[in-house]
Amino acid sequence: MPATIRDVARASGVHISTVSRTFSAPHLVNPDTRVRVLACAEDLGYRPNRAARALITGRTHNIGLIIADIANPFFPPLIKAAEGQARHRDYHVFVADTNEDAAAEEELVHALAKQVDGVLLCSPRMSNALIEQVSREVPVVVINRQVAGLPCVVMDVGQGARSAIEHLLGLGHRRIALLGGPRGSWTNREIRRAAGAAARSGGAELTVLGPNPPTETGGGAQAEQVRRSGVTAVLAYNDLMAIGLIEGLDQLGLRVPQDVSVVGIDDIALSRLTRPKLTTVATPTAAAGRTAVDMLLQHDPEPRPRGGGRAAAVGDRRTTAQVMLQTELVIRDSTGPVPGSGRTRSGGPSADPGPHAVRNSAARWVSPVTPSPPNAEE
Amino acid sequence: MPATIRDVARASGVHISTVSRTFSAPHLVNPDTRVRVLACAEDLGYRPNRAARALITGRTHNIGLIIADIANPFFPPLIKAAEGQARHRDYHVFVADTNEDAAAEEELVHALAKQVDGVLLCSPRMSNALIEQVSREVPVVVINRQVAGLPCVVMDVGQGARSAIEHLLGLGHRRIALLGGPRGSWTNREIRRAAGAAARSGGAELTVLGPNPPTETGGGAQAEQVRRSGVTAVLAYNDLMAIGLIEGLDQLGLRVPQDVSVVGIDDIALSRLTRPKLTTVATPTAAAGRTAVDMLLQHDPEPRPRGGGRAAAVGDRRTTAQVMLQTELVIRDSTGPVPGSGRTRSGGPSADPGPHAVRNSAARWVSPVTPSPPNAEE
DNA sequence: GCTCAGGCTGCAAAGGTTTGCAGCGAAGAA
DNA sequence: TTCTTCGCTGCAAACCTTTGCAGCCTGAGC
Repeated sequence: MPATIRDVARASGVHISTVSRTFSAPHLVNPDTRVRVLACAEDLGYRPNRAARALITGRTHNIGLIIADIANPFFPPLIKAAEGQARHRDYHVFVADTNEDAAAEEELVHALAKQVDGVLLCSPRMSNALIEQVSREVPVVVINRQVAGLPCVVMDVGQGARSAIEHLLGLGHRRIALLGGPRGSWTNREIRRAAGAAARSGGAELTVLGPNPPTETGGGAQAEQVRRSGVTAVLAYNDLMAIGLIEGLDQLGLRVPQDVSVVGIDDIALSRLTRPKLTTVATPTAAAGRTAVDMLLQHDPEPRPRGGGRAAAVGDRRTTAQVMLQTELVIRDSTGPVPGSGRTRSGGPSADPGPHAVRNSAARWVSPVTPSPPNAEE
Repeated sequence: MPATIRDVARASGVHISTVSRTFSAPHLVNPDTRVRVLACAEDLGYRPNRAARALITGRTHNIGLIIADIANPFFPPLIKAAEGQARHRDYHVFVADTNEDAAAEEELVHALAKQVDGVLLCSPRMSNALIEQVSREVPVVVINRQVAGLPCVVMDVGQGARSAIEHLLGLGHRRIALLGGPRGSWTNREIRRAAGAAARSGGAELTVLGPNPPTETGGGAQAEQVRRSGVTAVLAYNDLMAIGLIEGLDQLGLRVPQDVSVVGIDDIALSRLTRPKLTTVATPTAAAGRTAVDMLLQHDPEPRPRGGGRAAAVGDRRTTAQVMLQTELVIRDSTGPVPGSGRTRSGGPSADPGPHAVRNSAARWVSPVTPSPPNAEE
């Protein structure tokens, strides 16, 4: 039995519009009236109905965040960062998980559409065409995928993969496998392209294994294949797969990094806790979350025009910037010299940062980003 | 510029009420009209505005799920299960993370209140009084805490802790530490009480270390304390802390389980991936998520009465059942015989399931639950 | 004494939908 | 033929809030 604005008006003997103003434009109401109204509101436990307010203002002060798999530890830091940034701008974030299901994704966008001012689409599984379509229903910022004409924030996994391969080349590896991610992933394609090029130019052979589900299980399932292929090093689509692979190799009696070197991508918290600690490409997930929120709210205080003409919704601008964030190789204990080379690590695990292990705390903005094949699907 | 019901009505030459019925009560409209309206709607890309609908029906078909820390791997399975169950009942779940902050929690409940039909409060940090207060604003089901008068679902961590201690006693340990969780946690109190009782009745000494933040870092930070205390076994508040502790002990040169045995609680996915694999108390998180949704939606199709009297909202019933779900000890490799006892494990790691490692796939419902100190805060 | 300005408040429309009620026409029953 | 019945559709109120506009009153200036 929540109190409405009418109840407060009745209780304090003023018109509902005065009550409304007491909350949304306090300077317009007489101080005496104001305190009286406030007291009554407090008394009745009145809270403005955000849905009703949204109906007329056209602004909900909510952001939707649609995630492929909330159980993947890659996402929480991104979610937290987005929430923090949103809170800072007086917005709330509603997270929804799609279970890697494109249909669920579309469904959720529609469910959220009228209850949020914009949606962050994170590693979407939908087709680009569909993304473009839903983006006409509600402002969208895409994360981890480039879609022509839409604001996007992606990580420079290409550079990351290149660094990883060069690191392996430097350790003497010449037969390397790439443990592929899910089919149709934009990130996956970027990694593949960059790793292939780097391997080629280093005179190495790159075997692609996949596509695979981006999980521990998906990685572990390829252990046998890795052994059979005779490679001495593996670059995995993400840390989860790398960890699963290490586990699987262990069960086959192969030691990491003595027999096989393994590199992951993402640098999830877990990668520091496994034995051996994982060499990986750190992606700035938190920065991505913050950036995406900023892009969505770019033109924030943009009150809806009354009367003729529709609302100019959040994100409804023509500057569809695309942002690429830098990645960085983090060398830990899962990579070592190629077996039989007689080399040893210089100075023990984690001592050699390598030429590409540069730490860049500041995100680099590139806008517009050089679009790799336009509309490449993730 | 999303199409409204009015646009569709105009396009198809009928009244808006007919359009409305086409979607919400198709059997009431002439098939011919129906297809025409549907065609126009499809054409214009019309989607009913859920906010506006909610305004009048009083039902949003959304559920809010408020989580203390989305980065804690304990929660994702719960979230997924809740989402699955909700989807099954034609509801959507909006997840919100509070960063373990009670104020953020309250804020979020209010933000969600009018946009959802009910809220799942998961491991809340608010005071019980506050929970009771917000529960007057929106139907609430509490998870991982017992609050008198409110529907709750909790795990039987007491039984779990007892099993864990008895397992350690059986291995000969007599000096055991309890690595406490966050201050004011209901779960923490239950564990402490049960572990204390079990240790006492087994003639063992239980040292309580804490409270601590429920993270790897929180666990690792107590490694030195554990060593100094001279205990031979540790029961941790959760797996994350157990894993952090093992890491910390390792850095101090103490081996698990040779020098110290460690038991966690939760059985997160990660506990199977660490070396050594973690002995832990499995909690039925997925079942908890499902159950909580079911409790919230218990009286689901409960249309709002028009005219006099307010809506009888979801969950607005007097049967505030409280549910307790069984836990189960899972013995892996982080526990072993007390050092110097000369005993060895019977049959190697993980071979002895122990008397309490019973697998119970079906959740046991206890209702009402025997209330431990009424209103004990989590 | 009159005008004017300005501060505060009330009025009413609007936003998109649902739904009880009434009305209409056609088919069936008497 | 007349009266019901029934299927379908339209009307208008209601949900809760915001906001442009107009009106009231007080006080100041002339």
